[in-house]
Amino acid sequence: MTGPAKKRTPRQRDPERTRAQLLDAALNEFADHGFHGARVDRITRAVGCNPRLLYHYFGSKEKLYIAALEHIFADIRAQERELDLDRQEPVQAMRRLVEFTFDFFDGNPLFVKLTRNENLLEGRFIGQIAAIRTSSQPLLDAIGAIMARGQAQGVFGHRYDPLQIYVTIVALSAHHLNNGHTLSAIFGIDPLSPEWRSARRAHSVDLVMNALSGGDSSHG
Amino acid sequence: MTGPAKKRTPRQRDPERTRAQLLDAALNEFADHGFHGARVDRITRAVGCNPRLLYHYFGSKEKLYIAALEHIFADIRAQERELDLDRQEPVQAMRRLVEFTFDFFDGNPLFVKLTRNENLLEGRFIGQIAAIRTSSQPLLDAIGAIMARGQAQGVFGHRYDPLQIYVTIVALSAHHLNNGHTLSAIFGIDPLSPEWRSARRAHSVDLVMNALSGGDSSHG
DNA sequence: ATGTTAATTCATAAAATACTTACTTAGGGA
DNA sequence: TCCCTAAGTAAGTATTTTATGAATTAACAT
Repeated sequence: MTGPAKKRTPRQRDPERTRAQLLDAALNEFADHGFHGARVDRITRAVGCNPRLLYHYFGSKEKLYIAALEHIFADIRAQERELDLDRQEPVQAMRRLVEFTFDFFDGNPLFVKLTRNENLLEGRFIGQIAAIRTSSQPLLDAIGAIMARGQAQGVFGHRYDPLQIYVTIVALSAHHLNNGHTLSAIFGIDPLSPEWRSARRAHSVDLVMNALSGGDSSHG
Repeated sequence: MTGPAKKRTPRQRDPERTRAQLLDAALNEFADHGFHGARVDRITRAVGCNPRLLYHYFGSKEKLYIAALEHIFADIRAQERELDLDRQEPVQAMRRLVEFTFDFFDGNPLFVKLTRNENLLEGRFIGQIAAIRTSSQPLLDAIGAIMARGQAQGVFGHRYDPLQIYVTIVALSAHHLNNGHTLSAIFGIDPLSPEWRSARRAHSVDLVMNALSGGDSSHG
């Protein structure tokens, strides 16, 4: 009895639910088709509400897109706070950073897809997102501190610019997700399968740890 | 005498040039806006020809997109053949591979952008491209051979799956190009500036070489 | 109850956009 | 020269898609 029959059963009034449903449907629609490929009609049909409601709550397709982007970035920031690197030994902390970052992208396909589309649009809207403005400096400082401690202890022979190494970790974690279909076509593999992702995770950790630990550490 | 000066001068007939111009304009339009964001009208206006000609030469927007994709991938394959790794020493060969790959992405923004869009479309068309089918196995074999030789010579302490290391090199080379605008918004840098690209290049080379050379090579 | 607010529906405007029909004309070969 | 083919033009149309004005009705405080 819950499913909406062909007959127009009046929609139960619940503004918060409706708004949330629209935002959720929009998130998926924009992720799957990009801004230009997304259809407001599909969004409202997915929710099962009248098209007019989308404009009632969000004003326009563009504002809805911005709201979706904002929503997912706020989500991201919340997850980021769970990472605590300062209390651990350098090797352990670095490994945890790579694993955390990898798992983050692996577990947030909507974020990956929306980000990709936003870059396709040349960042038209990302500047307007409030959650973005939160400084990322603490994370970079933490990374720098880990590398410094590691070098002092003699466990890290190489040191890199914190931002570069972080971009590297993100690149290792996200490239196969961002480019799964072209990689698949070119190499005949499936980078989106659980097996490949798992192998990729191990490789990423190994590579970063090896890149840090080598060098003239024996003379430290 | 035939009409007012307003009348446009008829386009000079040159089918090959017209076709090439349309393809070139399409390449840029699809790169800048993606398939859904691209406008056939903008393409024909960029060329300065009648919209009907686009359909005369390519049939549809979709076929034009596929033609553009095919064109750029053929271009890619041609460039790839310039890379010769077999004749060099392992360390030198590996460095050259990283530099070549980095410079390739750095120098082919259209390829980067079209690939990003194709992944957004979940690879709807890439399977139809002939140039893709060319085997990438020789490249992977070459990489495997380099690592084997390097390990035999004692210059490489670590070894990785050839495909994984290649995906890694591509990731290091392309991530900041694919995600320039979001990285810019989050970290307040400009990953697309010449300075940043140059720093990124050095970092990528260092990281890969260090990741390979470390390990139990102490016996020299 | 009752009046107010706003959530929801209905009907449709308005614009954008991919594509077409029908025509004109250049240019090369028979 | 003449005629045929294909390059190019002019002027649409059909459809999709975003968006809106105005009516309707549920929820809620008083």
